Amino acid sequence: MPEAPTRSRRSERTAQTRQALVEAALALMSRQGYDAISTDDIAAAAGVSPRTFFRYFPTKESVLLFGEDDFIRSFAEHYREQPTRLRELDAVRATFVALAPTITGLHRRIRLYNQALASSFVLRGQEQAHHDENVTRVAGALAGRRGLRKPDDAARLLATVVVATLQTVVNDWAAGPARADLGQLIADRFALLEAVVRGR
Amino acid sequence: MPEAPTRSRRSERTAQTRQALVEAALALMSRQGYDAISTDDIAAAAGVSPRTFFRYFPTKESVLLFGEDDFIRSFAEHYREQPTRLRELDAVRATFVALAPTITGLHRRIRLYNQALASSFVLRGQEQAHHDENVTRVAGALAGRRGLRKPDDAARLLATVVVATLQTVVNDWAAGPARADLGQLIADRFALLEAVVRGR
DNA sequence: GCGAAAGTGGCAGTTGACTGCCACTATAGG
DNA sequence: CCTATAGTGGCAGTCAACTGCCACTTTCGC
Repeated sequence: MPEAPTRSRRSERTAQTRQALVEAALALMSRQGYDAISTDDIAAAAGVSPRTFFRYFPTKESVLLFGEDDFIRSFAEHYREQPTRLRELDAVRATFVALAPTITGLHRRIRLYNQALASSFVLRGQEQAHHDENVTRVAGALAGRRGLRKPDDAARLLATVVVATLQTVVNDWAAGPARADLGQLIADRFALLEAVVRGR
Repeated sequence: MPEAPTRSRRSERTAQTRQALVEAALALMSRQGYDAISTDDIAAAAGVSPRTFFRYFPTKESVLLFGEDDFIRSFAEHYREQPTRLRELDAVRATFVALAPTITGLHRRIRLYNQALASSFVLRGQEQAHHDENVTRVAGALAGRRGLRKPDDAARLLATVVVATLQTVVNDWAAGPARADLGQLIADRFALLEAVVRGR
């Protein structure tokens, strides 16, 4: 496993333990639901003491958030590079498609996470907060490209719409086979978005 | 107050108590946040014993959900009545505008609720679940009008987009002055939606 | 090697949501 | 009036997230 070469035997072990906790949580919760699994259960499944769980994660939720992909975090920089001749929507689509490869490896993880998600309001809430953050980030990037300091209504609305659209694609993709081409799916769905808003 | 004429002195009192609990919860939580307020606090503020709280509401969250508007619940029937010559998006917009008056009276409540919402993942999650439900309902109605049994990708996507758009309007409206014309705001934002997706 | 520090287990304790139970009061309805 | 019952307070108790503390073991740097 050519992972990040954590030198010392110590930090290697802690990384292992952390990973074990994450995996255990994901496995248990995706099957039985977030609320049905206690932190003690997770610790037991990972082979550590209950107390140790909280040495790695400050809260129960945080174990599922560990290593969260930041697909959107790098949106702004990629978006800026899009040729100015493109319409906003096309530039966004191109950016999303370009970013797609960064999460194709997370198929299993996203799938399990989504399964766990269905079972708990806490998780859904956490996810929703994340979603909001993404909308804000995208809105900022959109505004920037148009030379605005702060996003206006148009930027915020478009951001809301494209992030929601992206979300539908990623969810569908995660629910389906891992080999599906996420970039293509995104492109298709954005075409559908235009068609459906245009109507007729 | 020409409210529902609860006859007996008993049920009148229970209704009062329930209302007091809801109001207390809303007031306290919108200021200090959901997590900072315990059910005991709410009970105290409402002038009842802690035990009594759970006689009215099964969980802490449920006190904020009481009397949830079902703006969207009646979407399907109103949507069906829209003339078939309208494009889907126009029909949806018209339906939303027609439904707007049903929530104009809830301005204060929605505002407080939204304030409380920001403070808690549980609440956000609850809200997100509600949102999902709305999307599903709208998607079903959209599909129905096109003669489909089950919503297809197009119906689901449009539903996602219009509900998200509606959400932005309602939130902006709730954050602003109560006298603003919600119907007009909805119509405007849907126009903006088209413009922003069309681009250029 | 050896002492400092990291990582761990275990345990007792806090907090807040939520429940069961019982006794008390007030109203409903004959 | 008078009794069945709805609504209430209070109390004890469960459950799970989360914390502080201390003792123990392992690794790291020298």
